[in-house]
Amino acid sequence: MTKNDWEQWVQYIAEQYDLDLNKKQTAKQKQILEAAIHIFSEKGYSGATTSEIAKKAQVAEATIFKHYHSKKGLLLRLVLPAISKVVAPFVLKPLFAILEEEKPAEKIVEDLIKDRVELIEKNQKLIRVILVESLYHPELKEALVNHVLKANAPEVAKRVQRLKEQGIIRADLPDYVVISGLISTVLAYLISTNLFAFMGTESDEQKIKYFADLFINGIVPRSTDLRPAEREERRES
Amino acid sequence: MTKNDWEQWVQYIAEQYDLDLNKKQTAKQKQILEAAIHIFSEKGYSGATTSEIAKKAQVAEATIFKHYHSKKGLLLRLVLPAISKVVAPFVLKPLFAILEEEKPAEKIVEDLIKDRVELIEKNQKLIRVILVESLYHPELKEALVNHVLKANAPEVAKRVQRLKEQGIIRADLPDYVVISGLISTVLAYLISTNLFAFMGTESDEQKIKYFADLFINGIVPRSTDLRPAEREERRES
Amino acid sequence: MTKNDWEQWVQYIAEQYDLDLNKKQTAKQKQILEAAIHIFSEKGYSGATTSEIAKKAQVAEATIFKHYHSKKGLLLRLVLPAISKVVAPFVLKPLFAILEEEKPAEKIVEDLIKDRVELIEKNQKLIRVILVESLYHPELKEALVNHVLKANAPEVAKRVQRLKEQGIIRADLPDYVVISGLISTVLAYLISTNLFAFMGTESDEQKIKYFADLFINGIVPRSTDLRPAEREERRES
Amino acid sequence: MTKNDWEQWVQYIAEQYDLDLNKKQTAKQKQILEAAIHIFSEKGYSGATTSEIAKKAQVAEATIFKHYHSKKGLLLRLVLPAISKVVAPFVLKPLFAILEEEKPAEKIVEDLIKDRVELIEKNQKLIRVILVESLYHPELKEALVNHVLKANAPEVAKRVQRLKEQGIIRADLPDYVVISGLISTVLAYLISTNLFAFMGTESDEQKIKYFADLFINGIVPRSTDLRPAEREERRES
DNA sequence: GATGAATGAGAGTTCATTCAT
DNA sequence: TATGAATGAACTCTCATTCAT
Repeated sequence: MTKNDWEQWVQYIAEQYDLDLNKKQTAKQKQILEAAIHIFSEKGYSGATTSEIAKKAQVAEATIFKHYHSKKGLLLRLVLPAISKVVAPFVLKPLFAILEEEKPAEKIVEDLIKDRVELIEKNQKLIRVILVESLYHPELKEALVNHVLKANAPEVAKRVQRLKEQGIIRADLPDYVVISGLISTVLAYLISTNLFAFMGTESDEQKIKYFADLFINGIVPRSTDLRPAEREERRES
Repeated sequence: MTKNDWEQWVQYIAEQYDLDLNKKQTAKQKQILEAAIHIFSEKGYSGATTSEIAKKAQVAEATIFKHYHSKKGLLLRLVLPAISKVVAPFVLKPLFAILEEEKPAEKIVEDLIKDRVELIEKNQKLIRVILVESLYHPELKEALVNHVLKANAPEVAKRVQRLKEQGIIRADLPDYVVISGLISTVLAYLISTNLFAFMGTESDEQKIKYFADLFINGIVPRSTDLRPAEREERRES
Repeated sequence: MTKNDWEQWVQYIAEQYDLDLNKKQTAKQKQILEAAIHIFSEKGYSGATTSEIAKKAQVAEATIFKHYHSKKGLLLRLVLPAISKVVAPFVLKPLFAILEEEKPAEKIVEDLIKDRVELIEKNQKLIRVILVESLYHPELKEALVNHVLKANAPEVAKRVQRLKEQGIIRADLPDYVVISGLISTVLAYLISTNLFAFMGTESDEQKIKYFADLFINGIVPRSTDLRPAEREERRES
Repeated sequence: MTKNDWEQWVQYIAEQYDLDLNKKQTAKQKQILEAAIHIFSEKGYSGATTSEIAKKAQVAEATIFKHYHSKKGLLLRLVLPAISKVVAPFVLKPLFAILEEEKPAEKIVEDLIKDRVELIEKNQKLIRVILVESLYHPELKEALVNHVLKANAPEVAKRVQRLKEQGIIRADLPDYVVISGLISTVLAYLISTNLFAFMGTESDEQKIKYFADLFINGIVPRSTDLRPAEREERRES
């Protein structure tokens, strides 16, 4: 089973770094982890120093090493559970839930974007660390690609299939195009709020609606007789 | 003027790091720059060491410092001209050219994606370095946001306006949504080829067509009486 | 008196390290001492770590410090009683006993070697620790030279005198030559079994006889009329 | 061939520690090596610190690591050439030379002891380091036992054979007993001068004579008609 | 009596940088 | 111009030791 695969793999990596991912974290350890997220996301793993993390966490440097054995151990102790707990179940379950619901395409996509954006914004620092560091640490890249993406893609593809069959989305695009398109729509929103903040002044709510609309209806004008409401009717008939 | 703004700013930064961005690079210097791109992109700026770069470039470590004065100087000597020369003219000019041409939306978007993808693939390492390091070096982030994006956005927006007026693209979406959407369509393609490589087996050419199609027409089914060909007619009328 | 000297000195050192050398050792403490002997002998005092000793002894690191107060305290708690109990009485008494007995030189020397070799082999690790660490810890060196050697030398010298007077050993060699020669004969045996193991295949018993013979009769051939048996007669006449 | 064996082995170890044993040492490097010998012999390898060595050598700590890469590299850079150059040729050649000469046993043994003692005293610190550290570093132990002892033992044994055939030494003792005995005679001298210094007041010259005499003639009295001079005659007849 | 958690001090090692040649 | 040698500062990590429980 997929889940066991992932768990075994995490276990294996954790053992290599002598980490116990299940052990309850004491108050001080939580301070360390928080400080580490903060500083890793600000300076990158290599740019961060354990002494800085220790200072921010208000513990002695040695305490970090007592608990996590090495700087890399600390990184993994941050990132692996985040991938496990955040990316895997917490991430995918709501996604599936949303895809399951019976509602118009617009609403589905809007909900998806909103949901993902919230998730990203709540875990911004961690996600930045995971994405950037997976460029430099092959184990992390493997974790993401093989154990998260590959493992969950079939399940997602299944939902996409259903939507296609229901006529909610186009059947002539391959699954991966749909999925990549959805992901990139989330990215589009993030790009617009981060890089083009100087251009748009609408509420975030409204922005999300725009990007959902773009993803749903495309960039070219539609004939007026096919506004969303009508499609809705069509689908139901 | 925009361009002068940028150039002055680059000049200012270059001076701070005692760099002459115009001086012709000798063979050895080119070896150093190439080695640096390679290693910076593989390990990140902080994770790279000058000694490793020197070894790869087959020069003495001191040689690097003779030419670029500091590690950061080396980074900037790589990154600033890249932004100047690659991002600014080479990047934007073909983009403008494509947007200028009189051809159907599909073709325009396809050409845009193809053009950008080529650009990205040819300069992969450099782009990775620029993007990642701009997270950690405020000057770089400023360079990108203020001096590249902000400076060029109006020009791009102007073309978008024209396309809207011509009825080629929808007029009801704000410019920044269109632009972000376009960028993210390029990203969608890159995501699909890099992360979901295991799913799609089509040719790259075909993949690009799919993403262009998605961007153009959206994810929901269109009524059959509005297939691209027809829209084409409509627009012409 | 000699013995008191030594005891006072040990007492003084023990106090400095806050050790009670007489207190009965609990099971855990014995585990610690055994683990310490093992690891000190394998890695040397400086190379050993308290955490390693604790792990091998299956106690918490803090427990070691509860009992012995410091790493050096642990070393001394091992080494001082060993010198006291092993080196001093247990070592010298049988030696004196052997020297006291009325038997031919061969037998005396053989018995001496056998006795010492057994002692060394049984206490190998401890002896290694004592010898090596006395190179680096002046108190230990002092203990050995002043309180063991100097203190017991006169007594040994007295026995040597007697043997000389009895004509059992040559009278023309100074006492210290005889004593050093005897010690080095034991060493010769140890060297041969440890370093030249690949050369000799005889039984240990036989090897000891050879070294005793060498020590007794020397390396050059004796005239046949003076084989051991005859000397025996001579001496008795 | 023996010699190549050793050289290959040294080469292999040196490579593992990234050492170039042939490179000429600069003045600073010689200072470092000398300081290292001194401090390693005083405190043992583990007890010595690189910072202390650097201070004594009057160089920056980093300089040590530039040249020897690690503390262990420094140890090996000291010890391997010492074994190669000192132990192997310089040690064995004079030994062979002495064994080759045509002179009475007494003179041979005296010369051997004198020669070895000089060698040991001149290289005291280095020898102490080699012997003690070979207890803790398996590579060093292997170097000594397999590559020095085993490799040279046959050659030494050959000379011993010759001496036996010439009637200079007893034929009834195995070679390894003779060799171990000879080594331990040197040790006997060293023990007497180091540990029993308080007993003997003779000149070193005289002490050596005593130990040579003990080794040659043994500890029991000889019949007067077999004093050395006579044996000499005997042998010649 | 025993221990888990914590730590100050310092160890070995790396790194960007300088300088004489 | 190019470099080998050298280094101060900082970094990761270890160690003996303490203390609250």
